[in-house]
Amino acid sequence: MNDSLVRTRFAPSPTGLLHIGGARTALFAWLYAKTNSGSCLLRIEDTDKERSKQEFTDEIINSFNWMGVNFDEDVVYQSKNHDRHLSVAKELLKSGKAYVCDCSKERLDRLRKEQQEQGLNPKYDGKCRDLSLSESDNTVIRFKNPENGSVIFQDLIKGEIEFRNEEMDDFIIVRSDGAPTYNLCVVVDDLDMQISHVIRGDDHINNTPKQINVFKALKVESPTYGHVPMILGEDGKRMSKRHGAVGVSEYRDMGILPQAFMNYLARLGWSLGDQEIFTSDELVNNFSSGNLNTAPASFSLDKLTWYNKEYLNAMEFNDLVDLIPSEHIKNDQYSKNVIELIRDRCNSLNDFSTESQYFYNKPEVFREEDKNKAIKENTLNLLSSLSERLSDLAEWKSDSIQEEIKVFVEEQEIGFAKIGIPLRLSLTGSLNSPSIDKVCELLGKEEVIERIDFALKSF
RNA sequence: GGCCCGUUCGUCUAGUGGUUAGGACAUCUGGUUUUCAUCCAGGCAACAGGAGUUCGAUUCUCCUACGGGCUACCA
Repeated sequence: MNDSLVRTRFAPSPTGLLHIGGARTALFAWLYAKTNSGSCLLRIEDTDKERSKQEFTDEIINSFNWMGVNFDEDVVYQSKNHDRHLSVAKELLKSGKAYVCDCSKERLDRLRKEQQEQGLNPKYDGKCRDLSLSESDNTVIRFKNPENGSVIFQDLIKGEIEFRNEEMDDFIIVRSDGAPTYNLCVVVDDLDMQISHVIRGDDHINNTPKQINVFKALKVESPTYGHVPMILGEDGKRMSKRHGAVGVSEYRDMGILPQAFMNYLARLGWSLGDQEIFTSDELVNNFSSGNLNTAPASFSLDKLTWYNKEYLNAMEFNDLVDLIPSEHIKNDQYSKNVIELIRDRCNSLNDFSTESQYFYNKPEVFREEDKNKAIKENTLNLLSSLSERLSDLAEWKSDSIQEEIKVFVEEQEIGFAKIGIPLRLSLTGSLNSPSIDKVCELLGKEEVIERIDFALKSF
């Protein structure tokens, strides 16, 4: 293979959201290309007209844009190569590497059933292999797979893999309706796109020898293959809807940062010593010197969340402000102060709106259990005295507020918690919040007094 | 059933023919914080099993078990 020109591709079917497993495979294909100064192309395998939808193609492309995986050159639509696929099939037919078969589906089903019952590998028995039938309405074209020997290839990830030709089928390359099939289309497209390295999920391992044989029949060199293990759900089972979000766009919508997402996905199966945090550039620069695991990996939302928090913490304040969805958070100073205050309490972009809501909406109802925790015998009197003290406070700054509360607590000979808890509940409607003095400062004196008054009535 | 791939803490992984088998997430315990979160310190926790090769195997080989994939006129 010409190592100086690395060209990889990712080839999804547009039949659903970009799956997290596919995104990871694509990321590896992309990183492999980039680390070798090569290109990575996107090919949409839309030949299944029934299931393929334009909206899914758009969604896939959007997801990659969001992730920061940028494909080179134009997107290739497999359906547009239909004629080319067919002409290669004819070529194969002409050169005797393929043949016309008129076996009925019924016969094939029966055959398969018998073979399975006998513990054999189900495969076409070659009835029409040497019949030289001519094409008609109900015929298909089958590839004439070699009968002896084996296909041996060096997998980039798994090492040497061998398949005996006798295990392989004379698989169909053109259906009776004239549509070329997957294993032919892939070969033709990879060839035409000059793909040097096919990096794909390891569910394709057993398609590989078939495809290599087609390359051989076409008398061209086959690409190098690398099979990435699949990604499993948290329970170690195959990823599915049951496991929560499987679509990349769902993670975006959850408030995950693309950098965190990419970093997490890369580290899921790939590693470089003990390093956990990698920028996109670091990934590109170090991918080849790292190590790709041969075993499937389980997805962990906990760890993704941890990455997200790391990136959130490291982010420049102004960049962060720009990213926060603006339900009620505006780009004004008050909101900036709010963001600053709640920043380290947030694991995702979306947390900012839930964590900040009491800065924008007065508490209206208090939960019984919270009231039970916060309100003791003398609480109401204490709260109301504190309210008076605060309203007389000259300087409305967190330091002076805290000082005032401390003095108050000492005078009353009570613990801080005795007044701190009900105060927090009054102001935020919750038992948890940032430092109460900081919350007071931000809310403003008038608002604080008002909220305490309201709480006094509701408690 | 057949073929193929895989197996280091709960999870992601590092690692070596001789290591106290390392790190990260999660978890637990302390400290900080009036609360929660953050932060800091510390703890628990793994080489699937069995043979063989070897002075010595987690590391090399084989077998078994378990898990996964594929087995279409889907891609």
